Amino acid sequence: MKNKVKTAVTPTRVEDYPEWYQQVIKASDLAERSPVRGCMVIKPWGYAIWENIMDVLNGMFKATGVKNAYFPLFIPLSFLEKEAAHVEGFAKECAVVTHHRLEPATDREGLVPAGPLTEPLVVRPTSETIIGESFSRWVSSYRDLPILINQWANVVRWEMRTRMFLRTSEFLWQEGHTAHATREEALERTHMMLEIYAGFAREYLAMPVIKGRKTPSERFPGAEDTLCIESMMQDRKALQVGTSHFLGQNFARASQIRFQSPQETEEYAWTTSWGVSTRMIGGLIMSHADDDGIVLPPKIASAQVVLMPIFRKPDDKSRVMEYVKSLEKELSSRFYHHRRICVEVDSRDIGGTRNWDWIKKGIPLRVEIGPRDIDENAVFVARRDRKHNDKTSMKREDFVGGIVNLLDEIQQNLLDRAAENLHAHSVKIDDAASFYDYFTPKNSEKPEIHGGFAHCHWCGSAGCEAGIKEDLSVTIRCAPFESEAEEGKCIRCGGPSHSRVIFAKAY
RNA sequence: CGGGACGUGGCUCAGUCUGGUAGAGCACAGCGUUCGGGACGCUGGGGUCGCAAGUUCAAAUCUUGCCGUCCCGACCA
Repeated sequence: MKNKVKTAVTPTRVEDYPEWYQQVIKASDLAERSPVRGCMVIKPWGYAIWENIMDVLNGMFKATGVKNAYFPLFIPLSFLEKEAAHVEGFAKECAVVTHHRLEPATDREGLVPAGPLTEPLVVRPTSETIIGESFSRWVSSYRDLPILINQWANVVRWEMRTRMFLRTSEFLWQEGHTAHATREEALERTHMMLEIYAGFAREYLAMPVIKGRKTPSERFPGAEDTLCIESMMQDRKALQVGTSHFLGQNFARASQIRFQSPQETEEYAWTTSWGVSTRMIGGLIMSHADDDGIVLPPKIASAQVVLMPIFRKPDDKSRVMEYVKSLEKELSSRFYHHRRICVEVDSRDIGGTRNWDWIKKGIPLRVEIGPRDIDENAVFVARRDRKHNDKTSMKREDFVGGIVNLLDEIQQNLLDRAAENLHAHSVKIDDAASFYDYFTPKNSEKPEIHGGFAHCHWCGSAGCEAGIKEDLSVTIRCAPFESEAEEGKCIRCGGPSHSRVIFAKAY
């Protein structure tokens, strides 16, 4: 251990990936655990990322005609019961409100629930049913369609096992709900939103994703078809980053969303729903963070640059601060991909700790400014995608003028690295022995990072899918759209297959 | 809900076996010296030892119950 490089986060990814993940969140000040089981407090540095995600996606959604609205947190139990598959999928994880009042307890100190509700209310695990009820009243003619609605909300799913950002009992998300006159139009919308998610993940989160279709067993409860984008984390596990569902007429029937067609017949509408959640932030961490903390892609970063004034003598302070203030103003007035550059100024005199704080927080650019720089009208710049001591002096005007390019370069670099990870650990496997070998860690006690995305043939039977899951905890992430037709034999049973699907361990 | 580990200042932990009334390092605050750097010295603040019962003259330490956290499974964005 004597030559071991000191890292800001311990353990490192290689040493203990799950623990590393927790420590990165702590070190980067994104979030903390809450007193409520399975819930989290998203701190300002983490919430700013979510705000940026909301900002960009809102623009993308609205450009396709989607409007935002808000529906109730509470859903009458009877609504949830309307769609059979939906109930079955969500019943186990619903939080239920049964009372509307608290009273002093008679047998002890404290309060007890009183005033039972005539009908229990479910805290929304998703909003198809209650939005469907509204849609049913909003639609009577084909002229009322399509309805294109999105809401930003919190939802609750009572999970057995939680992980910060990746799976919490309460999480923040966006859920889009649309209703259409035709199957084709609803299908088109389902694909359109998946494309938006894929583009967003790639261009903003610097996460390369694979677009594909879920198998029936992984489908959204009540959906006719579920499309998804899957990304590979640094431990080679898959993370579902977003989903888009074609709901057919299932929910329209359940919620009575009917309309009169041009031919004067009564029809059920065709609906879709699609969402991404704060889970994306977990994906961001596991895609880009290193052993010194998180690494934020500039386009979605809480802030793009921190200015750190350095003064050795007291009389340096005023001229350094003046220079820093003017630089802050100059940078803040510039735009980076339609948003103002967000600048932090950290003038705490706490030595190297200050620098490492910002490394751990993953800010793309760290700029040191001292008397020497001012004399040369320069700045001293470090990039988060390079080593911590790799710093270069730049002329102030070059830095200010070139900051957009510099940020773009970092953004691109992160995407390239993530893409490299994806490609390096994607393989085609055609025999069962290799498949089992690929997904079996050498150290079963404490599994090392292993596996990846295995592109294999699958006969389409749920039995083969379940068998593999049983044996290896490996699931079919999706049938990728880009997977071309190819004859082959199922990796498990040898039965005929016409294209490959992706097997992987998943979050 | 099963299997394992663990709950002691903000963090990491020692102390628990062999009960005697709470410690270290880091972090925090003040002062000074440093400093393009994860610095150093001095001084100081902060803990009913997860909760509750029990045993005892005495419990962080022993007993029982409960709660919570993390890891591994089953369930899921």
